[in-house]
Amino acid sequence: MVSTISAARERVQAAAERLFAERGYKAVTLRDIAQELGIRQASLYYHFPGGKEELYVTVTERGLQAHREGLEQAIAGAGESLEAGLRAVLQWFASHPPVDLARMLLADFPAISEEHRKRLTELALDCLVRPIENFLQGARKRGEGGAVDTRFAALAILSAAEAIHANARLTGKEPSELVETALPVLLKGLAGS
Amino acid sequence: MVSTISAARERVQAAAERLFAERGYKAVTLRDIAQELGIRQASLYYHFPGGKEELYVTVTERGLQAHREGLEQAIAGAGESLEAGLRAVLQWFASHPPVDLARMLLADFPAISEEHRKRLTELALDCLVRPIENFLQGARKRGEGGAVDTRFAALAILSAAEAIHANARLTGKEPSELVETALPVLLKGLAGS
DNA sequence: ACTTCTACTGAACGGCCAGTCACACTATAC
DNA sequence: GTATAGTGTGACTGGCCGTTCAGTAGAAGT
Repeated sequence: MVSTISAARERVQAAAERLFAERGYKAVTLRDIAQELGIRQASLYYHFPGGKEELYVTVTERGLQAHREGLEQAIAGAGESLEAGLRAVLQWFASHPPVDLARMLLADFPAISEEHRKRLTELALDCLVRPIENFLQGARKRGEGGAVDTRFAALAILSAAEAIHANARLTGKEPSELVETALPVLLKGLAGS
Repeated sequence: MVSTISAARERVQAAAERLFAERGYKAVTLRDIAQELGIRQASLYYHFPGGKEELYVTVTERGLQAHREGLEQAIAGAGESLEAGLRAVLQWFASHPPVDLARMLLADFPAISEEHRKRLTELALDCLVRPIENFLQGARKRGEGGAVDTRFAALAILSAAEAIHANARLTGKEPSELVETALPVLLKGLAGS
């Protein structure tokens, strides 16, 4: 089976994706997911015979790949400048639920089987870090951006995206507003221009 | 009782602090903590009659306050410049286990009682964000630093510290080395000088 | 000598969890 | 009208969880 396009299965995935992203693997029970959908927990096994882990792996994979595609399109559609690309990346993350990469790597992935863990770990780097790193390297080739470590810079941008969400929760502002607050800090640094 | 200075209790706290910080509240069981100490799980209730939650709240509180003191001393001992203070802050975080603030706020705290949750939430901001914010405001008054939003900048620095740990895990380098990689990015931004 | 305190144990409790399975209810297809 | 496939249910199991509690062994106090 390549991919069943059942509407019911799709609904299960959507609910699971939201809950897992919010609370993490261990803190979400199958009963939580079922309740959200108005069905019994046993029914989830019809759509995902592999149980909780299969469900988690499926939606996490899908979510990560959606981030890769979204990031690549956002960057591609943003024009040439470092600032425009960076704004597009931050706007992408600001308009989606926060991705807690540290929690994934430290808490969620260790709770699943090793083969799944390894695949998801690689995928996470591939989908979240690499698109940003590629963008930064491209910008440097075009003469923009200093001689910073692009790997660290990519992780810093990811972290800044999480800082935007944290700040939004603390202040009640919209994440997308805060992108314009974050941009000058990332571009020109704390020392200002 | 103000504070029992039992060595055994201290050992329990140390083990619990390490495990909770690594994996989060839900993912750590009392049996994990007891095993680490070579004792039975029931024995933990001798030192912490309040059970898992009391243990978690106690060590989290202690850990947060240690961060506040460490940060304030690091900043105070670093000299006047923005760069020196920032280096001290990053070095402090680099030489301690990573603090996953997002996981705390989103996954750990919602699992404990509301009164504890509220107190720990305030404490987390007070111990992690505020010292950095105060430092940035002081630097600005002395004429250093641009007109950036200090609340966001403080969260960005915290996030950068987590990015340092993430990078260390990915590359195998020591976190304290990576501080010098992170500093120019934070000070001068991605655009370079 | 006895009591008291500290540190810990073993066994059990109820509760929630993931997972299993036989069964029921639709619809549409033949 | 009957077969068939998609979707969901109720009742259950075994296991791990946090928690409780009576009990113990040794050290310290009196």
